[in-house]
Amino acid sequence: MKFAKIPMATINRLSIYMRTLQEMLEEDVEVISSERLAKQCGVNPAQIRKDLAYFGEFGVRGVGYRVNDLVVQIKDILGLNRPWNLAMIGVGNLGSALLRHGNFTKHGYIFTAAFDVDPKKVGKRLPNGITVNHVDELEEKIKEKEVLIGLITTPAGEAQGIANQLVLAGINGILNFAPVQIQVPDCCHVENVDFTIKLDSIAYHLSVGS
Amino acid sequence: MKFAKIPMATINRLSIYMRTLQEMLEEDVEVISSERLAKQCGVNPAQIRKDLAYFGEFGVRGVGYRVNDLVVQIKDILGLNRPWNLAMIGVGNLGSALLRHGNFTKHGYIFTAAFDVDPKKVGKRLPNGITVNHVDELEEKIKEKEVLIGLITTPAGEAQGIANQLVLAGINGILNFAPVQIQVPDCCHVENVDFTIKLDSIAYHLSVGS
DNA sequence: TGTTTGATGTGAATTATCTCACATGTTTGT
DNA sequence: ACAAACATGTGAGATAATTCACATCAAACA
Repeated sequence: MKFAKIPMATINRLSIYMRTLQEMLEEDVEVISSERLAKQCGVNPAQIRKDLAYFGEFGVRGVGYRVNDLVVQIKDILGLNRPWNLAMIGVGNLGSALLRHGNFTKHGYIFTAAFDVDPKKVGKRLPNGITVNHVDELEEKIKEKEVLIGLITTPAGEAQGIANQLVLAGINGILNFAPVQIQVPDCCHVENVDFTIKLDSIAYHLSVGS
Repeated sequence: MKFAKIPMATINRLSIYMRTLQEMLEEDVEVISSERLAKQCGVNPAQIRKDLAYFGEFGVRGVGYRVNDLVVQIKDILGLNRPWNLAMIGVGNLGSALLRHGNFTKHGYIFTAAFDVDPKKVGKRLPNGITVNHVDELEEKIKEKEVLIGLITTPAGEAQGIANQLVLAGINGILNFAPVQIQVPDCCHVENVDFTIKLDSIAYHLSVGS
């Protein structure tokens, strides 16, 4: 292990390794080689070893990696050894589907607040027990509920304004589902999810025929 | 322009450029420089010019790019100058939210089929006019409705099986929302959407404090 | 205890991607 | 018609990421 700048791609792959390893745990696999994990994840074995080498030595030479240990180590690396409170801003089709989506909870992400501007939605109690607040209460509730990451599922036009409010409320992680590029100060980390961009990529590949 | 292998990253950026340009069109911007577009998209100006240079010369020196023309050109490059029929497999929370999500239609992607195994859902008519079919009819309906890309929103356990069926039905583009790595032959192009991986990335950045 | 087998960890080579810097071509203004 | 201003297109250089190849260590077994 050495001290170096970690490639962004490495971080994303660590998540993928972790998920694959967790599946394997459920199938009672105790030890795994980089070769087998690589095949499962669709990457090069050396890639996995390099990725892990940024953070330490987690394997046993001649043997492989203990699956359970490696999951714990990766969680440590990513900061997932504790819960992360989320807020959903925008309780429309997508927002409410995500609020009900079990996959977040499974990985330690907990919705503790939800916001909308629609009077018909404000005050409604959601299946997970939280109540929809008006966006006017954003800052107050975000601090009260100790939210650390905001998910934006508003229409495109509202997204930037919401992002500004989130930053003012002290949030510095945003997952943006709105189809616009939002601008934030450096202290805030934004990740975008745009399904149609992925579709464009598929369309391209089908068009050029590879 | 020269003949070269196109970086995957370039293709993804082209989508982003296109969306930004489309926004600008709505604000009646007619001509734009790589510098301004770059700032809006959060990339380097030279990057944009290089990306476009893979495919031709679309700008006017000393002037910039005609917004409308460039949108058309990028659509041509990506193969978006025609509609793409989609099928949704899995009409749960996420699936039905996406089926109602206007953003697909806006970019020329049209759902022409939807599938589920739940008898309560099969036969139901969706807001966009299509009827939910049973997964048993997958191959037949996919051919009938001329579907080219499949979206998987089933539970993780079912995803691989569905992917296999899609490939058998002649599909070679899949957008996978299930949180598993699915394996397909080379003829098929898979893109994965996993929100929790993006969250992991945010969590990492907040943890290490950058 | 020595040897063989197996899989990690990592420096070096390779490949891919991004950025710079400037020549090139357009337009505007005098 | 000429010069100044401007922004593209691109070769060359810099940077980053991936893969190779092998030294290194652990376990199994004779």
